[in-house]
Amino acid sequence: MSKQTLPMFPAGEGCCAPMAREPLGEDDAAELARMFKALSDPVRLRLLSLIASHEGGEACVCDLTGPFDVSQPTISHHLKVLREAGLVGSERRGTWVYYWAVPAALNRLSGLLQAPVRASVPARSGA
Amino acid sequence: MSKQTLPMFPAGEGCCAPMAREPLGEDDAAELARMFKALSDPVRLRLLSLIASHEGGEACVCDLTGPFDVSQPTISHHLKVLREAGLVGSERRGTWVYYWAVPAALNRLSGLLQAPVRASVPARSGA
DNA sequence: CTCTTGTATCGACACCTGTCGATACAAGGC
DNA sequence: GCCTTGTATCGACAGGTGTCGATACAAGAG
Repeated sequence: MSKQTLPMFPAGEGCCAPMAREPLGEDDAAELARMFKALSDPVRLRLLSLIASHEGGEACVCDLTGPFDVSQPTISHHLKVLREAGLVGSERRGTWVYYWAVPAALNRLSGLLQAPVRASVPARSGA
Repeated sequence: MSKQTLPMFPAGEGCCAPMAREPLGEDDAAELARMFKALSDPVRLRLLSLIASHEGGEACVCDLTGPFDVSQPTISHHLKVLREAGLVGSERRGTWVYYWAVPAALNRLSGLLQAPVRASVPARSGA
């Protein structure tokens, strides 16, 4: 049962073993790559940070189109990509649609990237 | 390039504020997106985990071509992408070229993705 | 109902990416 | 010197991605 069973985790505690501990399997790598791909665009990264840092933890699309130079359909497209990657959730409430970040997904990626302390390999840093 | 002054950080402590704390600036988003893009491919993700989890913290390219179904030039290409993103370093030692993960880069991304504990937003209803 | 505003989808385009085989370069053994 | 092995680069190709304008859908106001 190495799959995650908890819906949410305390911040700072990843759900999964850091990738530095053991090599990723093909399936895990494929799924994680899809999530990272959603983060691989500057607009999406800013959208996600805008949503996650918005008061109340969620933001209306109307709050998200202003800060960018791209068109409204493009914003909508990027939000869809983030949603399909499982990084944000969304819900229509009356006229507006609200988006929020999914902490479990972010913490999963965060935990995966945590590098271990390697006291035994000091000189390798940098170039 | 080097906005950060510290070359390395203790594992588990990101160098930057989580993106959920404040919106990313355009420049930061562009740089981070480049790093995430390097992680957005299953082969590269497995390569990185293979390198990071390898004994001694580094791996020869000869250790990396075996586990994959893709050709040697493709592996070389992916390693170059990881290196140009600052996620791994490399060095030729004699006949072989060795790669290692860059902990500072991984921890930077890890810290960025840490979701805060939002006790005030438990389910989608209250808000 | 019609009109207006907020959001999503569609179709098209230029550009980027992952992959390969062929080939070049690097280093050591002979 | 030449040959072998390890790694990188090149050139080309199919497929994917970000962007737009046009348009469709959703919901409230009048």
